[in-house]
Amino acid sequence: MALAKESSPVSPRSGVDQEAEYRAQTRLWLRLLACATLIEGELRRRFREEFDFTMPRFDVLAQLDREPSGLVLGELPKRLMVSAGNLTPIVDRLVEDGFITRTPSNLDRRVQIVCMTVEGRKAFRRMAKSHGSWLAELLAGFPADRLDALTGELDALKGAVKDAMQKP
Amino acid sequence: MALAKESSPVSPRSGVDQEAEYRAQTRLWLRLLACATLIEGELRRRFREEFDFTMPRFDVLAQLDREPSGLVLGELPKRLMVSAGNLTPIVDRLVEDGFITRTPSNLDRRVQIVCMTVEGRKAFRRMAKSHGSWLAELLAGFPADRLDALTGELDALKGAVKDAMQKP
DNA sequence: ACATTTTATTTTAAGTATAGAACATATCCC
DNA sequence: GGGATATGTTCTATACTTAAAATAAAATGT
Repeated sequence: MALAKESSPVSPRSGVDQEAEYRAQTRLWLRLLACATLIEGELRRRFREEFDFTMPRFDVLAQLDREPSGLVLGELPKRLMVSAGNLTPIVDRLVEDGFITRTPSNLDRRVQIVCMTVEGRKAFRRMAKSHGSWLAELLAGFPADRLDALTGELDALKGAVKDAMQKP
Repeated sequence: MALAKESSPVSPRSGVDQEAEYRAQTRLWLRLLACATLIEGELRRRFREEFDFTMPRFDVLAQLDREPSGLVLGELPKRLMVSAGNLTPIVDRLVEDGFITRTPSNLDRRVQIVCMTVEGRKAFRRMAKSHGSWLAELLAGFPADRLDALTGELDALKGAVKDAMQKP
């Protein structure tokens, strides 16, 4: 029988392979995090410099841009994967700046409906265009014919992680 | 000549292909960000619940664990890709809690040297073990024989982005 | 030697993040 | 109807993040 660093009654893998898999998983996670941090930091910096705008605020506008009739406020935390309390000051500021409106629903006075204004939509389009070209600039060095394959692998990864999180 | 939404005197690609590449790049970025956010959020939640500890603090300990003789404070921001000012309160708290020490250098009184304590090292090992198993749990559903290939692609991506950021 | 510049670190201001408590309003069940 | 419960939103406390200004010490140039 092969050497095993740890007894592993459940898994059929040997301890050595298990350790190797651990390392491969850690490497993957560190690379993933490094890529995301690198790109996100650069995009944030440019948003700030060019438009004096932040990414969370842009993300809110991006969601509302797809919903001409507005969105129930409670829908935003779900779509953006952030906590609800977090959105209050962000929405506050977007209203203050005139990019969106927030009106209570007549049917359920707990509910708020947020909707982009004309100026908000105009500002969003301008920023979205820049966002796209910045991304293209940053990813230009990566072969175009491997983009979809990588996206597919990340999709598989995302699915696997979601499953793992939902099960227990 | 094919229909082109925008004139593109530099690129040999047609407007249509260019648009398709834009979309593929955006898809990739959104997937990458979703994966990183998903995993990071779960790891952070567990750190908090199990150890009442945060990831930035863990990251600092992880760097110091590799340096038995300590590290110049200024080296941390570079390795962790965060701003220097950000680290001051984090290091403060780690010192307060007895996980690390911070001592001014005798040769250059501007320089601070940070070093993990025995208790800090012990706490780090315990947390690192959990961190590894959490990651293994989250990534268990992703085929082990595709880990390295995905890591390699992300390496290529990271290199491409770094090049794009350094050039201009 | 002394003024200038560079380097290391901390402080400050604004914004973002979470968790959890608090509040208001609806809905359910009797 | 009226009390228990559920839901949508905001508030509070704590922590992290960046950029930019402030501080302090060292290195450099004349």
